[in-house]
Amino acid sequence: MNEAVPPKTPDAVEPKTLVEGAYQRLRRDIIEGVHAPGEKLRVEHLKDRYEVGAGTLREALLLLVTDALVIAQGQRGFRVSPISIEDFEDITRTRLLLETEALRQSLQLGGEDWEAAIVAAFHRLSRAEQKLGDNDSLAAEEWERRNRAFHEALIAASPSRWIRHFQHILYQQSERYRRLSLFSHPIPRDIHAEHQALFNASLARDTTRATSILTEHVLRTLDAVKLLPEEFFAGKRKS
Amino acid sequence: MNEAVPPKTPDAVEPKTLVEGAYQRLRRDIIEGVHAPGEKLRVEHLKDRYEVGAGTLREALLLLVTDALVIAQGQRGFRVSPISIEDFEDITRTRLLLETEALRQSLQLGGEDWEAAIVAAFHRLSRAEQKLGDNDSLAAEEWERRNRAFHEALIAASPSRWIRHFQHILYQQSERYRRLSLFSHPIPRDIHAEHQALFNASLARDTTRATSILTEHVLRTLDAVKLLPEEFFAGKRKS
DNA sequence: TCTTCTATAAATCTCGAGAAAAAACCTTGA
DNA sequence: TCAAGGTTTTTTCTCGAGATTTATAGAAGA
Repeated sequence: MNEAVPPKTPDAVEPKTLVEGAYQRLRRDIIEGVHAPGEKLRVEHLKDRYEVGAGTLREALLLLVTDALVIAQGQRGFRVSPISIEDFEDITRTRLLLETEALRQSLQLGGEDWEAAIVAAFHRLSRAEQKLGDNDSLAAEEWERRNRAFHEALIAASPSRWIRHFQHILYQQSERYRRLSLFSHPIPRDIHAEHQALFNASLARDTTRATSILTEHVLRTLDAVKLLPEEFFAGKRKS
Repeated sequence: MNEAVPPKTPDAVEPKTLVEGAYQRLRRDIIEGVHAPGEKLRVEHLKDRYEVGAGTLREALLLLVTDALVIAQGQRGFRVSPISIEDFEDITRTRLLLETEALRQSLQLGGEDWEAAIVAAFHRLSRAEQKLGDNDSLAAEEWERRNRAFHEALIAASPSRWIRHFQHILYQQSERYRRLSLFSHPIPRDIHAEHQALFNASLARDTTRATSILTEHVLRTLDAVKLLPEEFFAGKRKS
């Protein structure tokens, strides 16, 4: 009935083509830091690692430009987007600007299906949080996935495809930084309690409280990353 | 000093490569409606028109996915993004959310260079507005360029690269619709007066007034497009 | 020692052809 | 007339090799 203009960003979608497959694996590797921020991405090297032809890999890299995870410079190849504290601050504040607005709309417009969806997403997230803490990277990965699902479910009832599209990109960006913040836990947090409060306020349709909890929640991660030593952001230029 | 993470979107940049050249020409053709919304973009056809190889054209199309002017469906090729009134409403409101925030920041942080830049941009825009009206498509094109330059100059002092990046995408999207609104002039506007007021309020650092004028200004175009007959948005599915 | 120029090496960009998939077409049967 | 199945045509996807450009290393000169 209503065709989407913003391109949908496939997540756990089965890749229909070699380009998409390489794109998904490359994206995961960049977010997980296998390819460090600022690192040069040489097609001739990577085509072996991802087992595709040179042209195919170039197309996958071009797709990553859409997510702003890779930057392309004409005649000078591709690079992993660099990271910095300033950038994360920008990402966080822009994301809040969009996500709080989307949340407001969701709380106002969300119907029964939306409610059921966030109840389910919150439940799944809670379960993942219980299994966390044993330094289990597999559990952490599952938590990351469900955390994203929870946040996206909260704003799913917003009618703005564009806000959701940009929010998706920014959330993806912030994943790279969140991974860093796991290296040290300078700020003790009860993340489950934060999510619980956000969940309660949302179901109660308390817009003011929900948005302020969300803001606190997201800014807390920003603070944690700010405390990291600057060496984490020393983007390598070569190789 | 501060590496950018959001990819810069080249404008009148000299293309360093065949891909970039085809990308720029394709983008212009889509915005100008040479390729209609929803239209299928067949590589074999287009490679002749733009005088590049098939692989090269595919890469150019992939770059347009970043601008959300083209959507790619695995194993089913490329399409011009469809348009609709709902989409333009979404674009406009999301753009206002970002652009008013950026304007607030600019008015607070902009220095002498920023002031000089908007004075210059406003002057150039005013000149272009004088030459307008004779149904001169060349003058209209120049006006479009300077209008964009003026709006971007206003928010140039915002420190948020991400807001500016998203604003750039949304502005580009809205160009397709603004072109439609030229077909009929249902609402009489004194666009120069609107720009003049926006310019004055900005120089006076009157945040409240500037943002409200900007909002009115942008919404007025939305209203104009809303009055167009629905046939304009009948996105063709074939060819 | 440092700069500048040159030669070598490496990487990117570009193209066309073959393989795979999707769409269009036609035939057959009810 | 319509639907289903199968065949042909079209289009997309994929790859590797050649042409350009950039980066690197070495030599010459001050």
